[in-house]
Amino acid sequence: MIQIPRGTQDILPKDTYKWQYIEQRLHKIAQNYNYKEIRTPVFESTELFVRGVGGSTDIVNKEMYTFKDKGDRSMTLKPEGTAPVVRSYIENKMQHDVNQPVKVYYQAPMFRYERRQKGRYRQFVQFGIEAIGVEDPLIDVEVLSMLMHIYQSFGLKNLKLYINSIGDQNSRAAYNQALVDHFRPSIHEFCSDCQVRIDTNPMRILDCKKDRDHPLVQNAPVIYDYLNDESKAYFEEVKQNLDALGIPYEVDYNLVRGLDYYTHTAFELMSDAEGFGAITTLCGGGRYNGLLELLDGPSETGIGFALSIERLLLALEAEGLELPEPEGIDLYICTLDESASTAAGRLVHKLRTEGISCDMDYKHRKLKAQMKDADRKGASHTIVIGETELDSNEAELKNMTTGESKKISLGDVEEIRTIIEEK
RNA sequence: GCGGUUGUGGUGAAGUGGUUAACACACCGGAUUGUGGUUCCGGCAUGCGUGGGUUCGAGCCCCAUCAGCCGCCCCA
Repeated sequence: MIQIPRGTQDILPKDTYKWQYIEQRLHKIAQNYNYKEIRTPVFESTELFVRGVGGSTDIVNKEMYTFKDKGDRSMTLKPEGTAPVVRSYIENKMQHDVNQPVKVYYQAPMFRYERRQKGRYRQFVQFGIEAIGVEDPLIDVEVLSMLMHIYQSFGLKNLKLYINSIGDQNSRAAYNQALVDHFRPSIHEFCSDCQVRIDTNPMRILDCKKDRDHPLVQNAPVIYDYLNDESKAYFEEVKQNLDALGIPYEVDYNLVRGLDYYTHTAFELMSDAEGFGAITTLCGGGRYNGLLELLDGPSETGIGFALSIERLLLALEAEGLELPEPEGIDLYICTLDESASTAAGRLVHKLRTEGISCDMDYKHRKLKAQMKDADRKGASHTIVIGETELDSNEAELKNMTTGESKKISLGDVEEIRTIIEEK
């Protein structure tokens, strides 16, 4: 038997309503904030991610699905959504669009070759937004408020928003150097992971679970002190505006993002809820001021976030929240013999084209089994057709909730519609 | 990529070398002939992730492989 590839999943018919519900909600909220959908290809030139995401990141180093196409071009299934959107912005010269800033959202599968765990997939669906063309604390706050709005609209409670400012490339470099200087002399006292981190990602030492009580961690330099005055002022203004909107957050000076392009405002939304295992991040994002130029674009800046629908569903499950199930069909037609089936087939076709959702039995089951089937399919009404009904062209239209029946004429679609719509 | 753990019908699960693989739910059929959600009765895995091996004999032992889960790493 051929199995589904590791880290991927089938979303089965019994569950798709959840996805459809979430997708609709997301489209609607995006519209509220006046973001328009953008659709970019599933794969892009590998170079886009190498340059855009950063050659030193895990994503680029070991997680990309990269392949050569038949023209010997290196292509990569997109591992994240921002670089493609920025590529499209640049290519389509959106800095000249009449609508500024350019506010877009996307929802698409992303691919990362990682070891699977709960909430971590090799193919997962990200919903994300990008606001490009404006650098103002207010747009940062708009992005954050939309993010919170989304999660709260589903009734989620155990949410924690962490924010930080990681400054520009210069202040980050200076800060990293300060950390290396701080830890290097005593690095042998730290765990083996941290001894590697000091060379790869010094900031990670700060939230190491093993060494969190080490005195050098406690009194380590704080990134805020390495920000220039403008960055500090920007960050303060973001915080003030979040306060004004009553959006709760926590400043986490150790918050870093795994992609090189982030600058200034960085944030992450975590879930407190039980049942997440090692996965706690629901959504991440931040400002990317150098990215457009890095990709040969105009000197515009942007900010955005991305969330995974899979993890949103996990969060809902962890908090015991359920999404509304779709309604069943309007009508199920039971048949008693061959000629009734033939007639039912024609009636069902006619009703469907008139906008009434209906179904019938195709397995020649007994009446009792058909009624059960109607029940399972959530039919609000049923009709039984047999010899009597075929002769008189009349039938009982039964309301499955009340159990009451009304006599109707089989050819009269409007009569049937009226009764069905009474509910 | 590393470490640990699990894998039995549609689902949850018993079963740790020896005849016909428990049980529950679901499903299908029946309980005097054309009406659902209750009850009762009956049926339902030649097969125990996959491929090898050990043995007179394996779901139970060994090896490999695939997949899930947990932890690390990292992230959405």
